[in-house]
Parts: sequence; structure tokens; C-alpha cells
Amino acid sequence: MKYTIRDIAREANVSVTTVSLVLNDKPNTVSEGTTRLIREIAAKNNYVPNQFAVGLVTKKTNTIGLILPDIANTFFAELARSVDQFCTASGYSMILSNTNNDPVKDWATVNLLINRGIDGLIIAFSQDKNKERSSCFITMLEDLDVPFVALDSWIEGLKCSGVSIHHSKGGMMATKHLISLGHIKIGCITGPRGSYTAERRLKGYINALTESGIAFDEDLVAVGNYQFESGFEAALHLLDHGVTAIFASNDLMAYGAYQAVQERGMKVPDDISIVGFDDLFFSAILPTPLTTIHQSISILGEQAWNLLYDRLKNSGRENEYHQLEPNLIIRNSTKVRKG
Amino acid sequence: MKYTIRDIAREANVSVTTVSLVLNDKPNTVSEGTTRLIREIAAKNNYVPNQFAVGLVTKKTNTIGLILPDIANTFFAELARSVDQFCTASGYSMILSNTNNDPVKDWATVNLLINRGIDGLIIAFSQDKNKERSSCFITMLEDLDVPFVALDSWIEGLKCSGVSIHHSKGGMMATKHLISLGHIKIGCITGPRGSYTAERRLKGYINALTESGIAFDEDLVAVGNYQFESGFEAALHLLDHGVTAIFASNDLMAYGAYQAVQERGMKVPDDISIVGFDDLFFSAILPTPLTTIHQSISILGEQAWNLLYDRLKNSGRENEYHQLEPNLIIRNSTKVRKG
DNA sequence: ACGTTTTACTAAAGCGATTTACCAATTCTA
DNA sequence: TAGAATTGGTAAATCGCTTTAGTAAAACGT
Repeated sequence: MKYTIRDIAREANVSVTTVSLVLNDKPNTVSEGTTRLIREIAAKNNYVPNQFAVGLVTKKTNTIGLILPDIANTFFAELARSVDQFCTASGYSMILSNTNNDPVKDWATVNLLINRGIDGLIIAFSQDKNKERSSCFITMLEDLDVPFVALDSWIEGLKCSGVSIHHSKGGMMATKHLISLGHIKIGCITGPRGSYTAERRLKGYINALTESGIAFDEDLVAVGNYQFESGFEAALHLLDHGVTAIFASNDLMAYGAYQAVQERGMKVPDDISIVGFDDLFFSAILPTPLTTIHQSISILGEQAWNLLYDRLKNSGRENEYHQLEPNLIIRNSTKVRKG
Repeated sequence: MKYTIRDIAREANVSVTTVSLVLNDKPNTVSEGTTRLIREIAAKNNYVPNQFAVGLVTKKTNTIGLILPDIANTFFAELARSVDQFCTASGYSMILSNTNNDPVKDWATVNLLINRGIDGLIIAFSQDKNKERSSCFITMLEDLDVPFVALDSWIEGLKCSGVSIHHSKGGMMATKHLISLGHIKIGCITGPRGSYTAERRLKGYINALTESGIAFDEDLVAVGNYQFESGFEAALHLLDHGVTAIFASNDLMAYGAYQAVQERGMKVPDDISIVGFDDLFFSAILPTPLTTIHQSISILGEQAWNLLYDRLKNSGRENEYHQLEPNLIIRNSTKVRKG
């Protein structure tokens, strides 16, 4: 049926112990000749150990879980690729789960993956408005016996390791850039209420305004859901309030804003300046390339993996939360205010 | 340490066999009282069977593998979401692996996943120019004891189930559209040599030309690699050969072609018509929306899952290969030839 | 030359489930 | 009332690996 360690042992005329020792590079005293022979036979037969058997003994699966709110969003897709790349390089497999931004599914998925026997978990939380549920979730996560790290997002109050861009600083940089161009009526399209990333970016926007002595105006904040369509709607609303510039909490919504500006018969950046957040691949190739806050997705993925890997190999680690420096990329969608 | 079936047995004063039978709803003759007792004890202690032990015996994990060449490509990202959605709805988990379009990694990944104990596999093959290796791969796949279905792509000669768009028909529709607008010097940017999808789409292009009595000119075919940058380079090359229209084998390369046209100081569609393939989300929101061949990604994912599920539940199925009808979406990037 | 190391390897006990084959007592059936 | 069927279970093998505790023979030290 399947080629097992026993078959190698038989072929090499040694015991399974010897084979196991050699193939796992465990300290041993097997002669060089035998070692080579075993390796050759294993390679020739394309031997791969049965992970159930291994896992049953070692309690390890060399598999991690990655929980993402929206894999179809380019940002998360690239994040998935990055994490996958680093974890496969370390000999781990990745189980990917998509939660459609549903916090209840976050919960369910964590449980599911735990019972599938993952060794660790990387999770980009869905937004959750429900404080009580969140706090149950926190308890459950902190009681988990597998290590996990938060990626991109975070739940207020959760003690854990994680990595994300410095969202509020990013929001601040974007807004200050607009202010430096002479804009005063600056609209903000935020992500969904209850989303950690959205709240932080909004915070940055508000801080920038305040620091520059511009009064914060509730009416200039429109709530989106990080999707294109919602950016379009929100921008329409802001345009009606006479803004001359818009800070969109992600690029996708910024694209929606472009469309809204066009709909109103105006032009980016001549009439309206727009700055986004994420720096998706498309932002650079747009006919009017988007000024935006760059997130280094591969570094995000790498650090998330490194944090998890540390804990996998060395359970007693302290929590670390890394915040990556945002990077303002100035392109053609922003310009000095007219008149 | 962990609560096992043995603990339940001890607590209920029965054998592990009895517990196993009850908890798995296997045909048994256990009395109602004992059954209830066992269930209660299991529930009280929050018993979850060790999946390694289960998998070691049953060889089932309720997990499938999805192998994709490039998760960062929006097309595949959406495909992943679609497959994930349908398979989680049926109680399965999905392990996602990215191969970076490396056929050697296809091989390795299949083996890896098999040994991780997946029950089935959905695979979008990487292109492979190496005929000999392909044929080894085919042998290996056909000998596999888990069911698999090919998605989007296919390996020449492989007997299997699968689903994809009708690539060549799509290529033909795109090209005929250009011909109907009066274009004669039509360039084609193909995907990588050896890629099934690329070859089929190219075939459609050639057939359209031939059927319309236009001589096929090798010089008007430029090879890309499905990435933006390669589309840019290829288009530059084609423009040098005086084409008035370009059929790009995917949208990403079509975006590259837009850029090349701009670089040459020309305009889409006034000077150059462009048609793509995939109909990514972005194609519709571009300032000059792209005329393209629409693929229904969610149907692709659904059908792939359905085919696999059929085999999972009912191993004796015959192979089926579904080809989805392509759909030409006419937007603003194509126009009647000048002059 | 005799004890000690080192070298090269092995037997066997798990890991935690499933599953097959069987058993003893009770209840039917003809 | 004897044999068959049913009821209510169990023992033990097995899945494929890791790991501990050896062992026999060769090499070494003095």
C-alpha cells in the first residue's frame, strides 16, 4: 500500500529505529555507509513519514493555522502568501481559513483548527462591536494551549504577541500630508465600526487635525466597510459636504473615491486629493497613481511567522508586540489645494 | 494530561471499544443506559478525540488540500475563497498551498499534503515545459489513492475530473471581437510557454485569425508570465511591430499593456484596443474599463468542490471534465480601428 | 591481557484511537 | 426444551512512527 519506514528498514536490512534516527537527524552512531544507504532508499522511494503516526508520538503536526477575514482582499491574499512562504521554508504547512469578517466564525474557526491539531495560530481578527463576546473570546484565547500571534489587527485587552503596522501613525501621516498641501476640509472614510485597524487609523486622522489646529468635524467622517463600493458611497457623501481632500482607510475604498469624484464631474488630484492606506499593487499602476501609506506585507508576514516560530520552539517567551513604521508614498493623487 | 477515550472507559466502567462504538454512532448493541452514561461523561469532560490517533486508523481527516500557483494573484485568491466557502459549508477544512508556479513544488506539495492526511485534493497546476517530468507526475497522480480534481488548468494526458473555463473559446471570442472592429494586425500576449491555460487561449487566438482569413504571424505573439510587468514588456514589443490591437491572456498583463501604450504616447482605445481575460474586479473600475473575457470564479470553485465531494462520498465515479462558457464583457478598451 | 569506551545497531514499549473477532447471558422460537 | 437469535458487552490487533534502554563486537588504554 503505502511506503513506510518499515519498508525502508527491510530494504536496508536494518531496524526501523536506525532508519528513524537517521532520517530525523537524531544523535546517533550509525555508520556513514548505512546512513547513506538509508537516505538513498528513502529518496528513491519518495518516502514521506505519515504525519498521524509522527503526530501521535510527538504531539506535533508541523502545521499552523492562519485565520483571515477576507482572503479575496489583495492585502490579505498577499499576507497569506507571505506567511505561507516563510512557514513552508521552516518545514511547516499552513491551514488557511477565511472568516468573511464574521467574529463568530473567528471563534468557531479557532476551535476547529485546534481540534485539527495545529501547533500554532496566526490570526487577523474580524471586527467585533460586541464587547461581551470579545471578552469571552479573549478568555478563551488566553487559555489556549497552543501559541498564537495577532496579525494586522488586535482585540482590545488581549494579552498576546503580534505584529501590525502602526495604524494610527499611518493615519496621521496621511492626514498631515494633506494638511501640508493646504487642505483644511479633509474627509475621512473609515473602515467598519468596531474594527481595530479602522479605529486606529481614524485616531491618527483626528490627531493630525488636532495637532494642526483644525477642528474635528464629525460630518467629515464617513463609515465604510473596506470594500470598493462602500468607498464610493462614502466619498459621495463627503463630496456633498464640500471636502477638498479625502483620506481613505484603505486603498480599495480610495479607488471607490476616485470613482465618486469622476461621477461628480471632478478630477483627482486637481479638484480633490485622495490618499489611501495599504499600497496595494494596483495603486501604483493606476493612471493616476495613488498616494498612500505603504505597508510592507512581506515583512508583516515574516515577523508574524518569526514570533510564532519563537514560541513554537521556545514556549516560555514573553509577549512582544511589534509595530511597523508606516511609509508615506507620494504619487499623483494628491496636490496643493486649488485657489 | 489530555482526556482520552481510556479515561472515559475507566469512568464509565466499560471498555474503550464500547466507548468508541457509542461515540462514533457505529452499529452496536450497547444498552441505552450505558450509552447515555458514556455520552454524559464525554460531554462533561469536553472530550475531543485525538485526530492523529483517529487519522492513523481511519485515514480520514475531513480536510482537503488546495494547491494554487499564485495566491497573490486576485484570480486565484478569489478561487481560494470560493473553494473554502463551499468546503467549509460541507464540514471540511482546507489546507492551502502556494507553489509559486513551480512544477517541482506541485509534486512536493502533493506528497506533503497526502502525508498530512488530506482526504482529497483540488489542484491548479503550474505550467511545465518538461514533458518527461510531466508524465512522471501524471503517473504519480493517477496512482494516488485520494481523489483529486483539476481546477482551471490541466496536464496534457492526465485522466481526471476537472473544471475550467473553455480557454480556447475565450481566446477566440476575444480575438473575434477585435476582428469585428476592423483590426487586422492583432498582437497576442500569451502566458508562459508550457502553461496549459496559456496554450489554449493562444489556440483560440490563432483559430479566430485563421477562420477570418487573417494570416497568423509569429511575430505578433509575445510571451509573458501572467504578471503585470511582463505584459508591459510584451506590449512594448508588439507595439514596435505595429499592432492596432492586443489580446492579453490575462487581465494583469492587459494592465501592463495599458501602461506600455501610455509609455508610447498613445491612447487606449483610440490608438490601440486591448482585451483581457479573467475579468478581475479591477478591470471594471479602471478609468478606461477593460473589455475582457469574464470567468465566473465562484462557479469554478463551486464545481470543483462538487466534483471532489462526489468522489469523496462515492469513490466509484467516472471522470467528468466541465468547461464553463466564456463571456465577453465589452467595456471601453476596445474600439473600431482608426482610419 | 583485561577492563573500559566507543561503535553500530536493535527490541520493544508506547502514542490514542478503530475494528475485528469473539464471548456469556438472556430471550425467542418451533 | 433444545437450539437459534439477540443483547451487552470485551480483548487484542493494528495504524506508522519515536524513543528508551539495551547489546554485541571492536577498539582503546595502561
